[in-house]
This record gives sequence, structure tokens and C-alpha cells, in this order.
Amino acid sequence: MSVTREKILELGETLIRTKGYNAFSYQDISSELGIKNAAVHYYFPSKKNLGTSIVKTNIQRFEEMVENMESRQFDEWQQLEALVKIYIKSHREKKKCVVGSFSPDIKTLDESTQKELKKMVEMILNWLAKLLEKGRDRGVFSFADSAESKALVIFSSLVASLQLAAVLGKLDYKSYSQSILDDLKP
Amino acid sequence: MSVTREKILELGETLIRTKGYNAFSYQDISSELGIKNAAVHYYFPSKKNLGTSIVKTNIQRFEEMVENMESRQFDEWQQLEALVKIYIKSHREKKKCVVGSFSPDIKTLDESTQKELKKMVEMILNWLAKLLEKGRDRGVFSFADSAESKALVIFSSLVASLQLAAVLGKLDYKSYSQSILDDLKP
DNA sequence: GTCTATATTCCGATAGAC
DNA sequence: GTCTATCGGAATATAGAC
Repeated sequence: MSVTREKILELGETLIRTKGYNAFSYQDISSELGIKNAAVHYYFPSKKNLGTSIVKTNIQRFEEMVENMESRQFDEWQQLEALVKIYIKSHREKKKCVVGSFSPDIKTLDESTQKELKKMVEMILNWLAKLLEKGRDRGVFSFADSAESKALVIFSSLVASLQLAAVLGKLDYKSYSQSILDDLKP
Repeated sequence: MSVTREKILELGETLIRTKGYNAFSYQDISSELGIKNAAVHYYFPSKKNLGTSIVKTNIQRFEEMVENMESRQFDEWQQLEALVKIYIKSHREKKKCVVGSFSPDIKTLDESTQKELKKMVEMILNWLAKLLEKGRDRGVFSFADSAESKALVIFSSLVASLQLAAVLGKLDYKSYSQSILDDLKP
């Protein structure tokens, strides 16, 4: 795959995760990469294409992470911590997550982007619910609700915390994310 | 205060909570209200003014709600339920909340809008943390973390759940919000 | 693959009449 | 207060040369 294409994908994701989908333009990308507007359109004919491709890339990244954790036989705590670490890293880089960046704009997105985003959220929630269920069965997690509800609460907390952190400016993210984990201890 | 001004404020808020700040235009407002572009600019010279005014209105609304609950001597559970009910209503109306709508776009907002939004988030979190603390002291709430952490987890869950609900299309919001409350039961 | 050049549309905003 | 008319600018997108 083309290097320029990859750079556009990466920068596009960064822009969406810092400014938002409806706030960034192809000019932002071309000027930053030192190329012209038309070159960006060569790889991604429309902004919709770019948006959808970015979500698809993230789906793939998530799938690879899950496969990787399974092959390395991560236990339930290690897997959950891996998810939380993604958010700690995002916070350190002053970025929101892909889901939290696209979600508020969902109504304004292309149909295919909406579809992929939905797929991504369902994928994460299903994986998380199963993980919580397994962990509870093995006695390493403790929680009262259904695994599906708990997965939704945990994921929501992670998504919105990055948004609130950006608003508040300062937030002790480490101890906040730790409290989410502590909450599951038996 | 002018009726038109109030209508613009109300519709502006709805547009922000459905499409997002950077996706709606003054045309959306003028066409819907049957007035002209210039009329909207008469009340709110710039989009920044409108954005800031909408946040300020919501701050005022929140303050009035808190005062009202105090004068009616709501107990801790009633107050928490009142907050949750706002989110249940938002979900029913297929809207996000003001905080969740502005937050992802924070970087692109006018400085005064950013300031007001920060004020609003701090206000809600402080109120919620104090409420949780009081409730725990009185033995009606039970949770392990600090009240500040718990307030952040609960508020984040509410904010992001509206965003995820919009992405997923269908979500049992009643039982979800109930699980947030159940989690606090002694 | 990247460029120049341009088409089109829309947006935020303002001047000035009524 | 609301209108008509319009400006300047920016954004998405395309045609065609190199």
C-alpha cells in the first residue's frame, strides 16, 4: 500500500480525534503533509471514503489486538488492562477515541461510515461482555449487573472520560481508570 | 426577552444536540423558523455568541433544578434520579446531552464557549460528588471509591451512553440507567 | 501520482432599506 | 426587527496537464 495513503489515513484519524469529523478539512491534511488538495482526493475521492476507511482500519486494529491477546493467552485482567491502556495512552496524547469522536456526529455521517461505526461498537461491547462474564465465572471479577450492562457502563466511562478530560483540562486519568478496574475486584 | 430569540436558542440547542456544533448552520435555523439568515444574526451576531448562550442557558437551568430540589427537600436518591431522568428523556427524544455534544468539538469552540462548558462540567461534577458523599454518610449509598471518582464514572456513563445509543440505534436505556442506580444500593 | 486550475456550493457575516 | 442583497472565504470535488 502507498506510503502517502497511509500518512493520510493516520493524519486523518488524528484530526478526527482532536478536532472532530466536521471540523477538519482536506486542506488540513494536504498542508500538513506538504502535498496538494487534489492528491488527497486521489486516494480518497470523498471525505466519506476517508471517514469509512478510518473506522475500518480501527476495526481491523481491534481484531488484531484481540487475536494477539488470545495467542499470548492473556488472562481476563490482562485483557481488560490492555483496553484501559489504550485510553490512558489516548489521554496522554490529548486525543479522544475513535468511537467518542465519531459518535456525536453520527447523524451527519455517510451511511457506510455509520454502519462501520455501529459494527465497531458492537464488536467492542460483545468482546467486553464476554470477557467480564468469563472473568466472573472464574471468580476474578465481581459485579452485580448483567455482563452486557457492565460492559456498557465501563465502555461508556472510558469513552466519555476522554471528552471530559479535554474540557476540564486537567484530570488524574491514571487514578480514574484505576477506579474502574478496582470496582471489579472481588 | 424576545420570542424569536428564545426560539433560536431552543432550536439551536436541538440542532447541536442532534447534528453537532460544527454541522449545523444559521440556514438550518432560519429556514426552520421561517425567518431570514440576517434575523438570526441580529440576535446572535456570531455563531460563537449562540454557542456560548446555549451553554449559559443550560448552566442556569441546572442551577434552578438544584435550587428547586433543595427547596422541595429532595433526598439523595430523589436528586440522583432527577439527574438520570434528564438522560432518559434525552434518549427518548433522540438527543445527546449538551456536554456530550460540545465536548468532542471543544478544540474548535470559541474561548468563551470553552470556558462556560468547563464551568458547567465542574458544576455538575461537584454537585454530584457532594450528593454521593452525603448519601454515603447517611448510609443510603454504597460505593468504594472517592466520591469524586464515582461522580466522574457516573456522569461519564450517562454522557457517553447517549452517544452509543445513537450509534447502536436500539438500546434498553431504562434498564441501563437503572443498573447505574442499582450499583449504588447498599 | 501529483500537480494547476477551476467549478460549485455553502457558510458566516454585514450594509442598508423598510 | 426583519428584510434584500451581497461579500469574502472556505470547503468539497473534478478536469486535465505533466
